[in-house]
Amino acid sequence: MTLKDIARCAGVSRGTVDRVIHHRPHVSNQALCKVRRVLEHAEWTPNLAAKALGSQNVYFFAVIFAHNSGAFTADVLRGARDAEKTIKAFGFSVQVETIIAYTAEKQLELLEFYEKQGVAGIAIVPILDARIIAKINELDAQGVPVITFNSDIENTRRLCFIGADNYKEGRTAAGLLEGLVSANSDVLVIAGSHALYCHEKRIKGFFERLGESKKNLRLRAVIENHDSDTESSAILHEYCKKPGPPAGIYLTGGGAQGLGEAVKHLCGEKPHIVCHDVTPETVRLLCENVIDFTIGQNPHDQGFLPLQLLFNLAVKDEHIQKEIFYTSIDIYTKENCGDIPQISMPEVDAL
Amino acid sequence: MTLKDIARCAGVSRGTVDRVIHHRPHVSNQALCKVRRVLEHAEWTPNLAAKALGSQNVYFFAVIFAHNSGAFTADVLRGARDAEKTIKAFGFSVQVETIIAYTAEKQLELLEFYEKQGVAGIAIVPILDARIIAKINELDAQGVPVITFNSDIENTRRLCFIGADNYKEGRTAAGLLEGLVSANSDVLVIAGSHALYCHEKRIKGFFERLGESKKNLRLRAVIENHDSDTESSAILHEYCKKPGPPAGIYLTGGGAQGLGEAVKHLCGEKPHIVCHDVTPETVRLLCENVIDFTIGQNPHDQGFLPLQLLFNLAVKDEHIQKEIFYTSIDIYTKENCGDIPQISMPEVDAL
DNA sequence: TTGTACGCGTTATCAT
DNA sequence: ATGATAACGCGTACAA
Repeated sequence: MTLKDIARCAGVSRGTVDRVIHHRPHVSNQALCKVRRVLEHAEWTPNLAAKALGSQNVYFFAVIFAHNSGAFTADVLRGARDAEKTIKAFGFSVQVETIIAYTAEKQLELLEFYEKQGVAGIAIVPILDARIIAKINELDAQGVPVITFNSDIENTRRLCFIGADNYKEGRTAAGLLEGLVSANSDVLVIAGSHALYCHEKRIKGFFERLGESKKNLRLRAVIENHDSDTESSAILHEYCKKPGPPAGIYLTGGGAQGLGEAVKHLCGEKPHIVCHDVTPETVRLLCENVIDFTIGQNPHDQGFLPLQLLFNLAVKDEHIQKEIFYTSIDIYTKENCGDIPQISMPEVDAL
Repeated sequence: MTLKDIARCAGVSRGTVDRVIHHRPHVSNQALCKVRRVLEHAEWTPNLAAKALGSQNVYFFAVIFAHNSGAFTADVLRGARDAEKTIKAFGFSVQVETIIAYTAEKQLELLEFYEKQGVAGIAIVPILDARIIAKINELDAQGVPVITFNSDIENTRRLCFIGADNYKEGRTAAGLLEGLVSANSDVLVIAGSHALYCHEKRIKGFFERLGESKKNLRLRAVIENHDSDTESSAILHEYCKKPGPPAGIYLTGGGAQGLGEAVKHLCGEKPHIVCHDVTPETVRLLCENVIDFTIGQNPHDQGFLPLQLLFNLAVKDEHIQKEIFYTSIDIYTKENCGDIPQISMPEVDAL
């Protein structure tokens, strides 16, 4: 089924069919009806190869997120690059901007910059700020689709969110710790920041799953470490003094390095530790038997899927069905953590 | 950079450039040199959109593997379908053939059938049989690339293998069990079949990792259950009588269902269990707290990557760099196993 | 041996 | 408002 076929069936020219399909003006009601009638019966999908070849236009998507030195950034980047390879044959490129100083001002500036450049879509880890929210809504209104990933702002006109199910992550962490510690022992939660919604959800999931355990585990405390190494170290020392170290520790955010070093110098029974994300630090601590598990949130997909969805929307008018796409919850131990950088999808390169 | 540009630079016609690039005959040494000189400086990559559009040829890849009712087949299929979506814009389709009676004869028959049909490449879970080996080598010699997945035959001319690192899987299983059981306890291995190379490697990895443990764990026995539910049930009963049930059980193959049911009816302390693959049975047993972990081998990628590599080779002349691509080792618990079917890549659809 | 012309399905432009 | 037509880059068939 090609435009030509449809034109023939409808008794009009290719140009008219093109106008109807792309909702362009200058079509008489009569012609519009004729073409629509044919379109209903004949399932037409655009030939993307021809589309890419015919239109000399080039489009680009922007990916905006915070730059941190961890492997997270690298994996998101790989995901974005993988996506770019599958879409660049169709005239689409991807601009990735990782910001060191991740402030709302800087982010706003970038959004406005890309808007002026005529960006075809944006994937962003949004900062919770009124101006950002307003800008996202404005972009959507102007026809620039925005997808959030990793961190969401629900009350915006972003098309969808792609990232981890924090609640489930918390439950997963609790399940892992449950298996490691003995009955009637107590566990400690070191939270990155109570201010962060995602950490709160992790804690909620952790807590609720703990309550379901038959091992009668007690949550000794939930302490904020502000993702800091020194703070987590101090917290450990503090909480080991009183009745002895906890049997398990759940670290919801950063500071694994500091916690790990402190645990290393502990005498006697060492607590079991579950933390998040695959970073050089957490991988090293896994290998040193200091932490037991780390939970990944599939950063590759977080970089890949938003672009894929934006592309499908832009080029195939394929609207996004779900508002939230949860990425997989990946459990890593000393044994399987080495695999991560290994197979980053040998380049789709469909282009 | 287009063929036209290169032709202009080299002072020849597009046709000649085409002949040089595709290593076709009827080119004078002089013209060949001129074109090659230009090609060295100008980095040319084919415009796949134009290539797909210009050539009316249609190609197809074949995927051949055993049909089992588990989720494995479904995930491989999804992977293959995802791959097909990214390549069908370029005139490539994918024929998937899952065989119920997976015999060498049947497989050979299929290979010959597809060969006659003019298949552009084959992804296969090969049966270890002299005729299959010979056929794979013959296909390669005739210019039909073959990639093995899930199960490999090393001494063949298959381009590469994509699948799990069984040894590392075994190590992962041992690491998981180590965390669950107490020191000085003993574990039991129920092996699918000693005849299967992959199970042997899993056992080797499991055993070696167990030896590295500081918990002084003993391997009580390695028993074959031929992937059978009834046998695994019988084995459990047998091994629970003597000095009491083992603290941990590693099931390398099938029969989780039977093992799980037997464990459920056990009185007193129940053994911890680690098994393989994500099937309706293992997921249910996870949720019922009967087994602790199951280890997945990323069947989606096993269906996806072979086709991606075949495509890149066929259409971009991009040769495969590695002989072995290990898929990720995915650890699932009750908490994160539900995610699996959820996000099967919202359709690349780059086509 | 070499060059040229046509066609693929679409977009965009230009007459009508 | 509509239809014809060039162009996109490549493969191929055919002419020179």
